[in-house]
Amino acid sequence: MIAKRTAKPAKKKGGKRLRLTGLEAMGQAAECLKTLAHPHRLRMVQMLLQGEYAVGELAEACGLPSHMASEHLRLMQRTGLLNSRKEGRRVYYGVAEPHLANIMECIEGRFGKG
Amino acid sequence: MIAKRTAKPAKKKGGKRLRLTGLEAMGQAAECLKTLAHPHRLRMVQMLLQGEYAVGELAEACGLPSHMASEHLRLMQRTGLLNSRKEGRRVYYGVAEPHLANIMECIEGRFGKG
DNA sequence: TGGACATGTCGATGGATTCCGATATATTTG
DNA sequence: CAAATATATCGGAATCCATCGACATGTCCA
Repeated sequence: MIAKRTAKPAKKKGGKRLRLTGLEAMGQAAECLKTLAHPHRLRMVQMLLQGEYAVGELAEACGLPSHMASEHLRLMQRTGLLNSRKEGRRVYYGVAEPHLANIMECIEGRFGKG
Repeated sequence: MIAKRTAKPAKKKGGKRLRLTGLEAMGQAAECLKTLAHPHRLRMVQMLLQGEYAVGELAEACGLPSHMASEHLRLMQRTGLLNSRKEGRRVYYGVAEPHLANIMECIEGRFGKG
């Protein structure tokens, strides 16, 4: 039932050398993904890719108390994904990292949208 | 110094309706991203997108004891990202989720490769 | 000035993750 | 069979994260 040992896994061992991203850069990438890896934060990013929104609007769209939306947004701002602009007593958030659009496209391609 | 309140944030409020992925699907997407969001797991996936590898090979490329590589791989297999094939006393892992290629392209586009 | 509103911050809590040593299972080889 | 190799599993320690209530800050308006 077990395949013959001589059936080599595929290529390599004499094939082309691997092009690997350094572990340090992978660490940054992991940080970025970890920041995104939360249902409410994903929804906020999806909304913000279509325009600016205030904390309260994002909170309502996620079914969250606004002080928790504020924490998620602040986290994403600290890691450089978002930026913010104050206007009266409201704070409008927007997308600061252009690559978020690509990643969200991948996610929508796999998990569907609206 | 504060912008006038009447400067509306951009569009919406009468603009086109938002197309949002459901929170449930966002939960699945978040699970997937959380599984990826680790430097060693990212490197393993990057390697596996270029061919099959055994646990020990992946462990060495990450500078890990092989029993820890095994745990990372099993986690990714449980969430459907990878599959495995046993050959003698070795276990070769491979990519089960085709969309991983897209996501890794995004990551390489942002954080570089090789 | 005082009250309502929007956002941000703090501290505690419970639960999940990561890493590790020790050990277990399976397979090949002598 | 015994030893060596490759992988997997278990239990614990340390750390991190999400959530929450309570409160603080800043802004608008009557």
